[in-house]
Amino acid sequence: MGQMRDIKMQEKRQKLLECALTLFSEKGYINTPVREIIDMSGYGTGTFYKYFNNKEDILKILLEDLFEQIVDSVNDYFAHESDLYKRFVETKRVIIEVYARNEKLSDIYSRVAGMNDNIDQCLKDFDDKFLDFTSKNIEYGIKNGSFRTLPILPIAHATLAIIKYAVYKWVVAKEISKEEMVDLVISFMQCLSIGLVKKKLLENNLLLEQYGEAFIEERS
Amino acid sequence: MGQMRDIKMQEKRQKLLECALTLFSEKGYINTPVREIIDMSGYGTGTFYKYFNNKEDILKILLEDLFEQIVDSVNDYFAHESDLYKRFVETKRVIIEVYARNEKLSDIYSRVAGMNDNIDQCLKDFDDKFLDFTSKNIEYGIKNGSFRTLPILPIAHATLAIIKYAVYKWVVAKEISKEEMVDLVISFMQCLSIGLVKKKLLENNLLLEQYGEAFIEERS
DNA sequence: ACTCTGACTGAACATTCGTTCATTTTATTC
DNA sequence: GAATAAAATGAACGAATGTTCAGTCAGAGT
Repeated sequence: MGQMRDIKMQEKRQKLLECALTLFSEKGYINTPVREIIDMSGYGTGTFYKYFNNKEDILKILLEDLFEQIVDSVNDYFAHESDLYKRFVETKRVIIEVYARNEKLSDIYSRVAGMNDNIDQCLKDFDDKFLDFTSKNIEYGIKNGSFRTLPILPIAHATLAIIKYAVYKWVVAKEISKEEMVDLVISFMQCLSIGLVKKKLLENNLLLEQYGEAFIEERS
Repeated sequence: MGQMRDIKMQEKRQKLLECALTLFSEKGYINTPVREIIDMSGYGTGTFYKYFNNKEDILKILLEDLFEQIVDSVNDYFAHESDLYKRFVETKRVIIEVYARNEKLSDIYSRVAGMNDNIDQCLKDFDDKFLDFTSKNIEYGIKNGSFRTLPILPIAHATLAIIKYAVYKWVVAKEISKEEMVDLVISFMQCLSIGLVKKKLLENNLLLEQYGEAFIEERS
């Protein structure tokens, strides 16, 4: 039934994706000629255009792979953690760790914003998914009485902002290490939670561990 | 003494810069051929290369103009405001309003990250200036006893992150209006200040005005 | 009025790029 | 093992791009 053929075709598609991933992350999407992807793969020019409609297509597929990984990871995490405060902070750890595991994809992700309308739409769709998801969780926390009544959208936006920024500083600017990237996001979330989460729920805040009793005393 | 000539030359340089500004912001730097800038200006090809070394050169000059405006505005603001809390929040309003006044420049700024090493360095230099400046002010506030002892760098990074993000959402994604962009940054700074600024200094926090007494009661 | 510096011009250059398609090769089926 | 359908090939195409440079021209100095 042509199984062998199908497998080899999948392998070729995968190989092309990997070559594009490597080259895009090394030189940037715009500075990578399709020809180089093709040469690196070892296949012919036509083969590339058999598996992908055009250059932009392969970029989109790579980005969507990253987004899918993030969505899957978050869903996994939510399946076995229901504590609201932990979710508020740790969900972002889960997300940032997906970026950390995918250095090349993260590099591409950080460098394609504003490339063209098509790619921007792709990025925006994911942003919207993130904002919607984060907002709903904060809203639930407020209704639940765990969170203070603060403006939701700015917090959701700020969370997305710090994630994007941290990834950029890690993978493009190379100013911080992978661990510092995770720390930056987490410690920011903890800062945010000081204002958001009601005091009684803050006992297990790691910031309190770090900065000790003086902090609690000052607050009350 | 060739004054007339000098003036006309400056005018030509300026015209070319304006054309580049418009086209870069409309179609993106990478999608704007030098020829189009030249055609729009009405001058000859060689004239462009008389005033600018190459295409990247004109982009860099535009970016540096934006950065200079920001630095100048902040210096002006600092000259007549010495209150630490006000500075902490309002400095960012001053900055974001420079972006708001320069829509085209902001568009370019938001879309060139990761273009190439040269441009990245240019962006990084400004980031570093911002981080250094913001850190020093928080540090001063802590030493002064106005701010709590929180980790400085993550706060500085987060501030930069929200500014970049807000500009992007305004001018590239077009998800928020100019006013919403300013609000996003300011309300974020106020959220941050809840955790950072000691309570007695928080009386004039606008968030308190918005969310009223209940908020203060919950805190204490 | 004449000279001459240097600003200005734009056709031409030398690449480079994304994509196509006529042809060849390969795997599968009968 | 021949027929067939689909995959693979890569030379060639056409359009674009950043930049150059030999020649032109305007205006400042004398």
